[in-house]
Amino acid sequence: MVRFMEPPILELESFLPYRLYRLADAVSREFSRIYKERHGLTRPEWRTLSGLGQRGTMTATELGEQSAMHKTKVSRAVAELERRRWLTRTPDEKDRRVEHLALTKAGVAAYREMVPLAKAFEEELLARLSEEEREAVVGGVTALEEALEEMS
Amino acid sequence: MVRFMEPPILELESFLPYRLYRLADAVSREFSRIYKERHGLTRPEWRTLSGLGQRGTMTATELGEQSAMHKTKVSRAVAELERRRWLTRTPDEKDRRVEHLALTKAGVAAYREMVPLAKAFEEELLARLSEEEREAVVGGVTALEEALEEMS
DNA sequence: CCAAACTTGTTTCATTTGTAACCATTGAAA
DNA sequence: TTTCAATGGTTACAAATGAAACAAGTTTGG
Repeated sequence: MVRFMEPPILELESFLPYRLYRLADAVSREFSRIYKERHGLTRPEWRTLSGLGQRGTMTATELGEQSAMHKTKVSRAVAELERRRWLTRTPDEKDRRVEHLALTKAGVAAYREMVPLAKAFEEELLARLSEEEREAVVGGVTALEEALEEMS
Repeated sequence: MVRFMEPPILELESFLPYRLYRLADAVSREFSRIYKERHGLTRPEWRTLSGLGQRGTMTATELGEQSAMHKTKVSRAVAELERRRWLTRTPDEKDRRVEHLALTKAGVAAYREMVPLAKAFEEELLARLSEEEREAVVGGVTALEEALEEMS
């Protein structure tokens, strides 16, 4: 059977890692305007606020796991939110390396203010898609997450 | 009709901007190991190599447009590839602000070496998906790209 | 023709990031 | 116990990034 060599060309515009990164970067950049303009938050700070608002109390390690952040990012984001008095640390009774983090009233207030904005952003984006497209997005992302999980 | 308030909670793990970013970051990080380990390239340098390998000759501005990079990233990536003697600059005859960039033999060789690795990576990832899932991925990404375009 | 506005690409500076080293504490093994 | 590895979290340093200022060249409109 005769087979042809693939041309040694990669089309960057349709290369999945590139497309994904570009898309995520654009979406994230657009969304970040909301928490940046509103409160001058960085992305790690936003994720920290969001994680604690959702779960109530977490340790730094748990925060990192939930929001896929390196521990130095968590550390710095927590320090900044603490400086703003948006969160407090409570030492663990049994393990003195651990601190339990929780939002203060001011932190909760900021979180409550952000949630509808975040949801509105997501809805605005998804509203421009058909029902099938929305399903494709969610299904595709989920499938890729799993595939990547397997790979490494 | 009675309606309930939505709970003021955002589930980060299913929030689309977060999921997308996380996925793209993981994919990109995994893929970057290839060009990082192989040649010590950064992402902007890889994209520059890839763009020039694909198109042959481009200006810095065109490179930035094709690969969605800020012009300072392009500038620095080009400088580095030039330092490695992987590309050369040719001044434009008519507009002396412009330089036409092209890969040298060594640059082309590196590109040719990278292309199969990049394709293999993409295939390995997609091979873990069903045909429907692959269609969902491509369709979903395309739809989101368009939706985002509309939004801004 | 000339000044003002704009474009291409580089550089400077401040901020963000990741890696590695680090400190303090805990757990496990000898 | 004492020691040694592992863990939670911070810090120091170097590299990557983005914004803004910049130089050099080009275009436009009087």
